[in-house]
Amino acid sequence: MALPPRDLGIGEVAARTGLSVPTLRFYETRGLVKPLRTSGGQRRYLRADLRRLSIIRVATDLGFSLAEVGAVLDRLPPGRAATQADWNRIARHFRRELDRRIRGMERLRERLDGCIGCGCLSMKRCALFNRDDEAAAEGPGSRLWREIGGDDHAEGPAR
Amino acid sequence: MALPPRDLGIGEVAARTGLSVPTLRFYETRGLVKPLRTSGGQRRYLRADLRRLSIIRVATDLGFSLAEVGAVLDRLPPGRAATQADWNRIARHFRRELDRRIRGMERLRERLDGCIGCGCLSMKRCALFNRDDEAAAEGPGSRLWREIGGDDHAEGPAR
DNA sequence: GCTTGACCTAAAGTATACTTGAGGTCCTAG
DNA sequence: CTAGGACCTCAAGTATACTTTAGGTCAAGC
Repeated sequence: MALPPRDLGIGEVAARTGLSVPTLRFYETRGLVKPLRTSGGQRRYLRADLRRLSIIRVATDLGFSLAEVGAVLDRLPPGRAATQADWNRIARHFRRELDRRIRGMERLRERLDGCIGCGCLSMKRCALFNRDDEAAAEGPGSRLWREIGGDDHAEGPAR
Repeated sequence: MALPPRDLGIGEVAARTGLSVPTLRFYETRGLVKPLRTSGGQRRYLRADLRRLSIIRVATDLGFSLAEVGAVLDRLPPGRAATQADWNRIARHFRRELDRRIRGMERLRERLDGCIGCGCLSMKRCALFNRDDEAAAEGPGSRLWREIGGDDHAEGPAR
């Protein structure tokens, strides 16, 4: 049996990562992967790119934006190959972020609980109605994450 | 002191809900609110619309799409005015959905835990790498929710 | 009755994250 | 050496959720 090839074509990578071929090309335009090229201009992905792409897939599935994922991956050591410890650090990063977001959702859920059967949903008292104290901050990412992930930012100018 | 007015202009509604004026108009194009009009064509919102809009704001902040929120609000009784029980039913609906989503995120977090310090992130064994068994389903909503909210759908054709 | 701020519509722009299409090139097997 | 599938680029399209712009109208106060 032959040794696994050193690098892979884009179709092979798509099959292995579950990402579509156009998506892989799109990720390259975003600077998330930088495959080599053959003399004819075709992409050749290293095996380490599979790891990178799997991280991207999982993290985006978790709700992280490509910009966020890219920023984390950019902190991988540029000179040497990434080690197990490097990948684990990245996994832990997303794990911590996920914790924050789950906590944020739980906080909002509690507020929602306070509005069930409490006779509220009246403009004056309801925690959901009067939430200017806990409003969205500006910045990248989905409104959901800006809202529940943050640590109680100040109110932004426009919404 | 005067009684509160029966209906409100769009600027007043914007100020009270924290939504921008263009957003309120946009929501109307989406059928989420149906304000009355003056003879001159200006919008007049009923006080019940404030409740409706606050629900919309909270639910979208929680990560629900406008389509989802609209579908829930459309189930309010059409003939009579909505009661406290109606609003509570809606709050409970979102509460249940939120529960599902938190559980989904926790599931993925556990998988992530399994990949920290376990020597994996190797292509063959890692639960994050080989997740075809638990892949995204088609349908509306963000990829996050399709991914973590669902109850283990089958793999869709393309991603 | 006139000013002026609040309001109106319609269309275009923004951002994220892709997909789809058109038209052409690469490269490997027969 | 040639067929054909895999690959290439670039541009445009899709979907969500809005914001911004342009050009005009309404209505309340003086």
